[in-house]
Amino acid sequence: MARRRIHRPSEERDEGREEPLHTPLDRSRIVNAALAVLQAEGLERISMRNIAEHLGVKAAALYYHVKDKEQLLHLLAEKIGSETELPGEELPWRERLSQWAFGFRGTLHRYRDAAAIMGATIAAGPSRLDHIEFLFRTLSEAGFRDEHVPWLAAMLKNYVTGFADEEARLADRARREETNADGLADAYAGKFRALAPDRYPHMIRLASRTTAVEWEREFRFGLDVLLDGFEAKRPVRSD
Amino acid sequence: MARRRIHRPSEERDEGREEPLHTPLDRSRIVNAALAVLQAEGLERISMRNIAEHLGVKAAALYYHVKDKEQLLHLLAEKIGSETELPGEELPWRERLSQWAFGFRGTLHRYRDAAAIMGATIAAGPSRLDHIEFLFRTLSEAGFRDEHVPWLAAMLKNYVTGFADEEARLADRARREETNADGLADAYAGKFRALAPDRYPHMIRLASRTTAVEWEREFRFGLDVLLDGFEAKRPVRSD
DNA sequence: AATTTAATTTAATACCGTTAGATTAATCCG
DNA sequence: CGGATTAATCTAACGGTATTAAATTAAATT
Repeated sequence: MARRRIHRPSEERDEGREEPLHTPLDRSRIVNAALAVLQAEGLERISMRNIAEHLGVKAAALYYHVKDKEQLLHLLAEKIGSETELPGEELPWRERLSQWAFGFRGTLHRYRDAAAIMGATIAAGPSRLDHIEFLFRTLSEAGFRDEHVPWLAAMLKNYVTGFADEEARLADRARREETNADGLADAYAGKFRALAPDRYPHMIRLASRTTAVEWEREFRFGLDVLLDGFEAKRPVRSD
Repeated sequence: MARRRIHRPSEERDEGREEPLHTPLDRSRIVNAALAVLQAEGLERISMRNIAEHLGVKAAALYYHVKDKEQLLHLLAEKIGSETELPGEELPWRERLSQWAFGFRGTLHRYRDAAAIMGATIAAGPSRLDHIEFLFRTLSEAGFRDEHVPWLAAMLKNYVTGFADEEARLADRARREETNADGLADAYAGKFRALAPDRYPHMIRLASRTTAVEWEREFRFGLDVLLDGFEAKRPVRSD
């Protein structure tokens, strides 16, 4: 039996070896390569050509295993989404949502431009649907009215992705400034440097606050605000 | 002193006319053309070539007036952002934020893919900075702690853009299905059609709810949730 | 009228996603 | 073993993108 259908460029035809130096392509290898490109070079560097090159193959070869780039991005989003595990059922609703939010944010934080990818694709794969189902179930069991549940779920999801997006933005900017010579300590302050003081007094006063951000703390704060708002809409009180 | 520097392709040289059929390019004309393309064809059709064509000019001509596409998008975002007028100072904070949110959402709703454009550009122009300053001022005067103000403002802005983005998504899908033959009444339900009932019971049960959405009402609801959450963090109580 | 300056074009570079058709290699069948 | 079939990849191309340098045209200035 052994391996089948190993296509190798003729120049590097082996001399009786057995090791699959060029294992044939398949979806998971392609998605993994895409993920590697994402981590190393960022979303804008994800191209069929670039991914193929990382696999030692020409771009057209990818189309045998994948419909098009959009599908590949969906597979990528699905893979990333699958890395957040859902909290257990035993906790109170607020704790469950909070844990989910932290978990999801952690996942988005772990992968470069993950928030942008999630935003660019709709949830269709099983793992992302599992997340939605989890949110719906948790909110329903917490006593929220059916008509409110989808919107509350969307708000929570949007909060997390919005937050992660801002984190990613700052990380990107930091990367760019690190590359571009001068080691400007914080990237945020630059925005406010040349601001008309009479027109933007509050921005200038508060700008210093956004220096050296403790993201973890700020994320918890915003999450708290949001869940406080949820609580105010919960009809039944028992728990 | 009449018009100056009107460059016209030699073929259509006029015979003594005075009307500036081909007024020379400038930034505002380019931005207007970009806005027109956006409205008629959507964000993905915004390209230097396409915009230039709408102006009866070749793509390279744009670079005389605009640094690159990114700057053009920023100008576009700035122009769109300038169409939301800020609420008056006399109202209570919650009403002010609410009015701002409705106004901003209205603007994003008026222009195709506006939320995506706002998301793809950072706020640097005066009108968008005015918005931030407004939010900061309103929250500060409402008594929120300085360290919380920027995050609350970001949450509110993210809520509005996130909501508008979902609206745009649905509008896009509707446009696509309208084009693609069958008049499937709602676009949302299709997602849930072939869903495993034992794995996604809540999604299926709640899916019917997201049919025929009354966006205005849902927007108000979510805004209410959010502002309730804000209120819970407000230290001083004295309106 | 000659020169300078402004505005645009042409032409090229270097990418991108995608497809059709040729090609290579492995398997299957007799 | 040999021929046919099938799987997997490649070559080459098409049409699209942003961007730049150099040539060109037309207007303004001297």
